[in-house]
Amino acid sequence: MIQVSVDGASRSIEADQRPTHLFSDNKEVVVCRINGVLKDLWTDLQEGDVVESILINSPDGLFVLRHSTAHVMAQAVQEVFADTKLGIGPPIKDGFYYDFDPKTPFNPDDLTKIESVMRKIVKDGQRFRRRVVTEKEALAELSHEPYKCELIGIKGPAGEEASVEVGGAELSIYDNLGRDGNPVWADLCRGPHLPSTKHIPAFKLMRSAAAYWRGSEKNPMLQRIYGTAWPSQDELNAHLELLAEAEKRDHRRLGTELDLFSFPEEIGSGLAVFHPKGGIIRRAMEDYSRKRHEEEDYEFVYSPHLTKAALFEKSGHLDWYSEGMYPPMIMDEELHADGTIKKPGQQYYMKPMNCPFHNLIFQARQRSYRELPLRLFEFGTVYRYEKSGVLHGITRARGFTQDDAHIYCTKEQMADELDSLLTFVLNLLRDYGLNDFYLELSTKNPEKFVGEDSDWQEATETLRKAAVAQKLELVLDEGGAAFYGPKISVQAKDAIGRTWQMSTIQVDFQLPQRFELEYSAADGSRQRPVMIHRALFGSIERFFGVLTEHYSGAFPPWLAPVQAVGIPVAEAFADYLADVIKQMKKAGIRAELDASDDRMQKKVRNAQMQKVPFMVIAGEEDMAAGAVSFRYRNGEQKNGIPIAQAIAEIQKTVAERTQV
RNA sequence: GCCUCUCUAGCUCAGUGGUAGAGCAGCGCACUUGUAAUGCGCAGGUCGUCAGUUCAAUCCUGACGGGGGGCUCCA
Repeated sequence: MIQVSVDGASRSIEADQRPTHLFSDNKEVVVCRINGVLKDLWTDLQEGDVVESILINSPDGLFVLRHSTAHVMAQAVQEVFADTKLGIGPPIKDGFYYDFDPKTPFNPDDLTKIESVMRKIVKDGQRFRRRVVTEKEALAELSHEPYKCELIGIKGPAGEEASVEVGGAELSIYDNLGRDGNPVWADLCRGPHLPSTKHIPAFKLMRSAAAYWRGSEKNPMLQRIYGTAWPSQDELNAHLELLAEAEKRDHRRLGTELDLFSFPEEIGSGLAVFHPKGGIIRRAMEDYSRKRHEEEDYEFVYSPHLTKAALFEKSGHLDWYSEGMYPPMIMDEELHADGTIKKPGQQYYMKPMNCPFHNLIFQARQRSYRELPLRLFEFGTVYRYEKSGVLHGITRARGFTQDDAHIYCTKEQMADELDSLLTFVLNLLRDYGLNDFYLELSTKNPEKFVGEDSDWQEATETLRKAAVAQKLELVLDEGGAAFYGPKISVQAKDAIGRTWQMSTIQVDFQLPQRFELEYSAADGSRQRPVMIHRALFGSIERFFGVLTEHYSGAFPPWLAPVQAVGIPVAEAFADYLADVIKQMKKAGIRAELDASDDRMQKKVRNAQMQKVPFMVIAGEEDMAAGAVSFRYRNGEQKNGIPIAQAIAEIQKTVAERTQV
């Protein structure tokens, strides 16, 4: 008999009792902590051990569930495709993946096959048995698994991507034991695992894709299969529904359905055109942003989309950003008959950033400290040659417009400026309907930076203070800053909980130097200003896409392309309603009359699918009363509203930017 | 950029080695009095582009282009 502590209670148990016996009455317990370390339920117990049960639906439990499911998948893959080599297979958010090197890449039918073999393995109830091995034994046993052998070679304290395979003090192999107790499959793994495969309640393979071995472009491509695993079928279903919901509100789909924008092939990938309805939304977004920037004392500037190379040589972009730029256009070059250059041409580039132009505006004349902070704002359209594989609708494009501003201020003004800027940013985002934020502070990368340590420290500290003052969660992105200065970014969560990086606020130590920016201080000396880059939407297109998904296309009235659509109950009331719509238009409401031959039910359906916030309906009763009826997008209705009151209600929601 | 899947009418998608179909949208006509699809008819595609294989290609192969999912990167 030995004494152990089980979930806080001291117990004396037989020495051969294991946690799986102690918790046998609760099927939800799938793993445990022994003396604070996550362990299998089959682990031998020692005198004095402190054992805590871990439920399957806890973060640790889910981690183990998903990791074990990844193992089952690997086993199934090797059963179906015997020659497949194993990479790594960690748990991730909502699921897991496993990387394989198969003879031929997987196709969707293969996933179905693999999944059905997995179900068989789960039904089999194979036990996961841990076995500690030496490096030599592991290399011998896994000689046919080159990737695993490589991992054994790099086994270290915290090899991150390899941490579920190796890592920790010892190497271990997990055997899957069949019904007869004999091993049927084995994998190098640190563990821990579920007691047996039958503890996997619900899973599904999602997709196959490629991934570089150990995440580097230089390494070979492996085939990755993603899956998801949950403590119950209901939770799996809920997860699948969430994915379906995300797909329904995908801005690329809604962009077509609501006729907002498109990507004509003739223009090129990543280059969008906005249709009239998308144009209205975009203009409403820009107009409000412009108004708020005016109130915050920004000055509006414009700059061309093209520039000679000299500007980006001066800014340094051609040194460190040329890969992200479209290649130059060469103008006025003259050649000899043999093709050699007689007169070199002038190189012009599309601009990937606006800052150098704003610096030239700053420099256009002598600046005084009295002008600072000087805030130059531009809806600046930039072009970046993004790798084709990263393009994603309007949120990741090759041509886009930043709501870009550069603030030039004194060192002493920096703290106040950053503080008020952050408040401005967050309030503006809230005005657009986003309410759930956290902040990320990216600090110096000690390997790659320009500027003085003391400046970095001061700027980082100032950013941190500004962030803390917002009382939002602050995440540290250690070493994540660009080489020219620290930054804060605002991460916003949308209506279904996804996180988007929105605004960035970045201190720059490099450009003021490269451009030799100066102002005259009160004492007559020349001083270098501090430069702050900031974009609130990031890009208008991206923000447009995020809002589209956030609202699922049902924009609040102030952004909706059509705010009200008039639907007569029958043709006889069309004239009456036409007059009402006319009054609404006169009152500044984007209203239309549906005068088509469709029946009213069909018109309601059309307006519903176009997600129009106000359906203005009129029939006999309304006409007699000089009123209209509203139908809202949620199906609710309000009848007999006097015309003036109806107009006032719409105007109010628009003015207050509320959702209906 | 890399891996993989994919491209048929404006949209969503069937389909076949012998040059094509549906629903919705569009157009026309008729119909239509209370909150998510009235009926009938018409029109619409050199099946992404270019090559190759074949007696014959939308279908098979290749290259290129567009799109999706990932990796890597990022506003």
